Amino acid sequence: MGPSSVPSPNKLLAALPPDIYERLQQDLDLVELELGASVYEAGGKQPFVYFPTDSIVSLLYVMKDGASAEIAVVGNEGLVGISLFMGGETTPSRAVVQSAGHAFRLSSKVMKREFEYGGPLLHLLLRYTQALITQMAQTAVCNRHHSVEQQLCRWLLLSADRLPTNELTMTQELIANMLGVRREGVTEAAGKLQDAGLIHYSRGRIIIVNRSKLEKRVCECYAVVKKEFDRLLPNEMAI
Amino acid sequence: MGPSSVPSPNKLLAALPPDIYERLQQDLDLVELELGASVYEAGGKQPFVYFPTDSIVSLLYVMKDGASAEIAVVGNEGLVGISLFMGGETTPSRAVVQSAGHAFRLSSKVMKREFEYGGPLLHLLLRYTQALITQMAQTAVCNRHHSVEQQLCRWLLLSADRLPTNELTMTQELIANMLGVRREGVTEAAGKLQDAGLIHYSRGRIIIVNRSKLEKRVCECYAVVKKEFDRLLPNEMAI
DNA sequence: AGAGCTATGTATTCTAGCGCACATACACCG
DNA sequence: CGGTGTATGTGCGCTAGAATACATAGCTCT
Repeated sequence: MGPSSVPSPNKLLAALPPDIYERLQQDLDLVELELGASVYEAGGKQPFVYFPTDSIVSLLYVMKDGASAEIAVVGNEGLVGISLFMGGETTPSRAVVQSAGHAFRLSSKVMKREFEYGGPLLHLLLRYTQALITQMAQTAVCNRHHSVEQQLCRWLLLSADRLPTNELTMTQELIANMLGVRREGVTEAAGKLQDAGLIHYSRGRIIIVNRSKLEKRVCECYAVVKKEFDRLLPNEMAI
Repeated sequence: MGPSSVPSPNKLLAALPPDIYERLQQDLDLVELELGASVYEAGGKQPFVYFPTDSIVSLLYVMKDGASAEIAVVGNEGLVGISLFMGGETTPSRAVVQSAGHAFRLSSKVMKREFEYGGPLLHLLLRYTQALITQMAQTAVCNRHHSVEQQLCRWLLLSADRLPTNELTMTQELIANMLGVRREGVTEAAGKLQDAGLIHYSRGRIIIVNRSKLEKRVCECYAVVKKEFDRLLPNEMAI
């Protein structure tokens, strides 16, 4: 567990041993991430990595024709910029702020230095990366086999898990972009979910009214990802 | 480059510094991988990791209803069992032999020991893992946006890249399973490709006749993955 | 209150791919 | 040489989702 004197709402940071966290702290800057902002571009060098606190960042690939598809989401359970310590420095995907908020920013130089020390930080980041890999794999499966409605449920739950509230600020248009489907498809699916009393929404504001019913309607992909994150990154982590 | 005295057709092994390779060599066993064999099961502990030489292993997720989807393929450019050093020990996906052949098998214990030494081996494996991540991400994109024919092209090229020949031993039924589509869909797409003179096939034997034409017909996903593997794991690697 | 923008609702047509059913055809084996 | 099994070919109806077009309905700003 991280130090209680300076509580960090980012779970990865919070899971670091106190001595490491304290060493890092002087290099961590709390920055604001605005909705739609690009945290990094496909193929671009990344001067920083980001540990979201109350924001959500979406990793997505944008095709040449402009169509897009979400690869994974990152919230306060993780960090944006794994390619830095994985050794590639860049990736072919973009990172876009899906839900405005804040993140702790750390210079790539410090991140690499700390990673190279090995030990708890390295192992924690690699376990997180494996969880992220599972999320990507399951996204591939979900894209192949499940309906827009099921995918919307998965997306809502994954997003809600990464926010302190059960309210998302997100238009159907943006959700459609993330999922790589038409806006009308999201409208239709969202309408059904609202009619069934699972969610309530209006003009870019989605409230999850009945979470357990939502969990019943979602495809198995959500549970697979959730379970893997819980397994690899338990809340009370003993490193 | 690996030692030339004992040439290893697995590129990862070949890219290791000679001293590390020699230390590993006594623990490496060349084993046969039969078509359809399960290298590891979803959620199961893995006593070994595998470095394919002339075989291809497919990572796939099997849903509760039996439907499946391929997440990524591993050939002589990589290894099967990244979750071992990533720290999770297991993953929710299966690994199935897609093309019979051989692989060097290494005990998980030795693998972990070597990884914990850090240095070149760790960095090499992490770079490979990042390339694999790109493949997974692009699979998700491809599943979302591209036609069965395009996906078949991608699959053929990715497989051919991992084999010494331009001939694949693979029924349309199995390909359909990998791609998570109907067998008839593969038949139709393969028929078109054959009519166009790109491939030739008969009863579980596919020959790539005109590779460059195939590359013109494939979606951008193939190039993204290929480029990323080349970037992260150049053939003449200087570690 | 009204204008205007943006978000959401809805209808219509079109197509890829699914599910199912069955026809062919090659390969091997007795 | 014919039989049997597996691999491939094909047709048909059906549905989800795409593309397009346009209708409504909340906010916000004056």
